[in-house]
Amino acid sequence: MTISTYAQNVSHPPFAVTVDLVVLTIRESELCVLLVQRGEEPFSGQWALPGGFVLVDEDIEAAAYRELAEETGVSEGLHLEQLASYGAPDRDPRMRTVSVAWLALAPELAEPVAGTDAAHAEWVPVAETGLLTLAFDHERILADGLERARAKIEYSPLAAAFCPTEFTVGQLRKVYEAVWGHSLDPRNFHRKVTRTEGFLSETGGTSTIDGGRPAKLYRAGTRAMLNPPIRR
Amino acid sequence: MTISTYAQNVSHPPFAVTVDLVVLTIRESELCVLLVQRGEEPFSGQWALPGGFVLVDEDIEAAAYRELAEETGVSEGLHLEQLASYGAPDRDPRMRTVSVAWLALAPELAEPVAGTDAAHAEWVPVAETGLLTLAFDHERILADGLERARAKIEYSPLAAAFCPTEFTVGQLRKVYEAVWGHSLDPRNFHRKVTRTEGFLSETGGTSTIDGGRPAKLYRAGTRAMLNPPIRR
DNA sequence: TCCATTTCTTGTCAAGATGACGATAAGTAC
DNA sequence: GTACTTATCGTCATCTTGACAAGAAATGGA
Repeated sequence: MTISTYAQNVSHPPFAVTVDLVVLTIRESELCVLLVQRGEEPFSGQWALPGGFVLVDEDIEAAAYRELAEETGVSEGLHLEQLASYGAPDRDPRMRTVSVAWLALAPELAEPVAGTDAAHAEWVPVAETGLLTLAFDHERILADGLERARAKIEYSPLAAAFCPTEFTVGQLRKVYEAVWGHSLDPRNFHRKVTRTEGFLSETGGTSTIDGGRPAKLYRAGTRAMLNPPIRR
Repeated sequence: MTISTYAQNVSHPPFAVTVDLVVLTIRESELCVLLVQRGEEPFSGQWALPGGFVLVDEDIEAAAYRELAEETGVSEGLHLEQLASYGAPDRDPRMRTVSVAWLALAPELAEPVAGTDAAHAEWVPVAETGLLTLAFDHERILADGLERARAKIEYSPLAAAFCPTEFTVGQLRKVYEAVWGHSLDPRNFHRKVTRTEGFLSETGGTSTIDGGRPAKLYRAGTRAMLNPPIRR
């Protein structure tokens, strides 16, 4: 019995459910997304978002975490949130599929991308993805993920998810600049993030990693929402 | 072949996919949600969000629109956006199900709720839903829908979706007050919405429906985002 | 008719936030 | 030491907000 004939006979036709990941990081001040090169049909050889089937009895969020760990080699500390679901009837030529897409943000550390799958995985600068044709409806998913990230760092402390545990105001500013694609005034940015109660918490240490005067180190604060937001 | 035995034999186990709707409206200055009383097991007799199975070859968004039209009797003009998906393995005791939840906003007109399903549908004030136990994981879905609505009217023109085509500033303010659950200064609110370029467009007409001095009528403007937002 | 009441609309003013940018601090490289 | 870098603080005009006064324009009742 194939899936399609099976589907005719029940009130709740069977779907395959997958998770797809938009994993973003910042490398050399550039916003990058994790892409894999597909090794099999359909779309063999094309770039795609990492992802896979949800297992029987596996929570969809657990599936997203599992794929994330498999693809990045990092199993915790990454921010992961649900993005949206995509379920056009023809989005996968093989079968009726609904994909639950997730947005993950990783600090730069996440260098070693050891694909458990044979597939070749790579960090691709977002600016260059416009030239690529992604498999399935992954171009839309990526666009939605980028828009979510751009919107969310405005009014949440999420940008810190791109940074190591301790970071300087300058590093945080470079995150905003990479995600938004334009520069910000260092002095006004500094005033905004340091004067917003609960946004950052000082660690006491300093860093000279970027040269110049030593910068104070901060950790992400406890505040969940920024009001008023950081303006693009 | 049952679903569960079928699932053992393929790399992509079959799921049932449903859509569930959080349909909000405002009645007598109160935020209300559309709930149906379940007529069958599981959770027979309990309140639930309206929804149903996605059909074979039906787009998930089309399924949401179909259910929305079936439950409200209104087939267009309503705002509908995807909320999130819920896929815990045990969320439906009958089978493995993933539900794609949608948020819909309706103007008050939508009185006649003629359930095509035998199920009894009713507008329930959101303030009273805390006393109810909803079926499945619908309490969480409702909570997520409310949070989305509360957050989104802040920086988008979405509140107008609760109003008829033409409305007064006072009516719009009552929407914000109902959704946020507290009152706003009429004068500052008036200044904010009328001085924000592109948010409202004057129709030329006036209305005395709420008593007092006649109020100018407006239509929703063309602007998609508010920056700075309307503050809660 | 006059008046109280209602809601709408404009305006004022102090406090807070933003954007542009000057100036100083405190490191590193030579 | 000098040049260069980045960090941090400060100034100031402009914009936005929150609190609230006051007038405009309808309704209903004495």
